[in-house]
Amino acid sequence: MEKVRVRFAPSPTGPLHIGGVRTALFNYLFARRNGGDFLLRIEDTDRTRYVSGAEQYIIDALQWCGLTPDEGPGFGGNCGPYRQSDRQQIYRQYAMQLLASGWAYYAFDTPDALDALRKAADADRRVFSYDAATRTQLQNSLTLPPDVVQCRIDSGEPWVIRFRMPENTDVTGHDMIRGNVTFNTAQLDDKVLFKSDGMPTYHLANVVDDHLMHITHVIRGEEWLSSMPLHILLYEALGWADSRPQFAHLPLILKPSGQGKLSKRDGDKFGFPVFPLLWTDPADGTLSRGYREDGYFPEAVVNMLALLGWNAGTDQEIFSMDELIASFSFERVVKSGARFDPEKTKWFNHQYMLRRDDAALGHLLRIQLQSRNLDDSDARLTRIAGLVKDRCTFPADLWTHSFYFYEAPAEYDMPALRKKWDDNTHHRLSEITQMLEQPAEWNYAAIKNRFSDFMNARGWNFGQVMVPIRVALVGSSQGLDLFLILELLGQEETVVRMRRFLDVVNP
RNA sequence: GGCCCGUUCGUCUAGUGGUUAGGACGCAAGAUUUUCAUUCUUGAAGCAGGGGUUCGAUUCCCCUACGGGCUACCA
Repeated sequence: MEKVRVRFAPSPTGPLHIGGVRTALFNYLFARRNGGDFLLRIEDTDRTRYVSGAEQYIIDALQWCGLTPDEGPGFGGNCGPYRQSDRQQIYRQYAMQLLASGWAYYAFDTPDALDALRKAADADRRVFSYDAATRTQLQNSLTLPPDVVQCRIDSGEPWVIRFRMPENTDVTGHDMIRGNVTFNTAQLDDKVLFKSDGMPTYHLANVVDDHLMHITHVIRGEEWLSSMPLHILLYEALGWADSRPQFAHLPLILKPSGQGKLSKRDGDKFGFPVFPLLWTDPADGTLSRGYREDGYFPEAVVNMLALLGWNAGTDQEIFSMDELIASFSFERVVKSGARFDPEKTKWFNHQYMLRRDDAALGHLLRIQLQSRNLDDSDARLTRIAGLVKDRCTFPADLWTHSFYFYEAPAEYDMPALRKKWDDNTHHRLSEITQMLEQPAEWNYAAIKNRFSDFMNARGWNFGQVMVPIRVALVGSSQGLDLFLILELLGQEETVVRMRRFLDVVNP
């Protein structure tokens, strides 16, 4: 059995969006599931759309998600170079082979000329297609005498090489997700394989590279399904029909609102990131949010993406990468496109927050603290993070839910206070503060016991003072168990905050 | 327009020729809780429509509708 080899082949025209990440993920999972190789190939044959920094972004994004290529630019491998712009001569050679075998021909029609043809057809409510019906009337090596063709080439006139699509032939390809799909070549046009700038188009480069890199399975988005017959014919034309890879066309990720497939240009417009990492547009400096910078864990993003269009057939929702690898298969990939739910992505992040160990969360809390020029001991950080993680979705929430251990309240929630305030409250809090001030053991149980003894002795109800004390210490009616707050705040700080509150609120 | 792919709660999905059509997110209610949050329980919510085939179709077939993709010297 031949070793499974798959590739993720993005075009460096900008940041990778979340759909691209999912394509990479499914490639990776399939490779790992089958003990195969996962390659990264940069498809930069369109010089006009090249964006500097995009290639590095793609690599960074893959690494962040834990999808490290086995081969690729900067990753080694025996089938390089892995950047298509470095393989020009290879494509040229195969384009020539196709020419020689009659599967392709030179064409001299300029983009402007073709454009005019398209416009004319359009005005006629027809569609212009460079195909068997029209190529006989166009400027190409099929219509022009060989010496004229040679002469035009020699004179430096621009030319392209087009595929000579067979007439009226059914081409059936097998898709691992959809089964057999049949196309008739009458519907297909003579695609340009080699451009006038000396670069191949996607179709040629893709087929040549997949063959030369021994790719066994082509796993890509559904937008490529309609090119499958061309690619199949290309394998045949090149004499590689026997070693042609299998295809799997993944359902597309759709825009959450509106319609169409999600695209890079959607950027930030939906209020949640579509990119894995923050992206700065080199052209105009525009910033686009990234999942990483927004506080998502890569495991959560991977988990969310895996379940968008695939499921294990069980009720399990939380999957580690290893579990995904162990259960991945194309039989369980869904056929229809998916809109994704930003709320569920947050839920995944929360789940991963809960599963992080407290020390790691403590470290994340420390980062929050340090950005505010604060710090704390590992032990206390770990304890606090562990206590508040239940209510957090993002690392930044660790701060939101524990800030009061580090900063005294800047203001008090008066509406909340008023609901629990009566003429005796100030007096009671004052007495309680005096009690708290006495030297005593300061831990949860001790404080709680002392407190209830004190309250019982006076016949006071805890409910009468709980909210005011909370407001005094935290600023509002929220937060952890009050005695935990007292314990963690420490005796001195507790008393300071109580005194200040009493001064300010009811002088 | 043409070709291709698709269609189960709002969203992601499971599922079967006979099921109370299951789960998750979100939403609602209740319980727990010294606050808030968590947690727990419960609930509302779905087989696009029409024809067949069949004793019986959500499931198989056809048509329609709707959604998506492609239709570049872009990938």
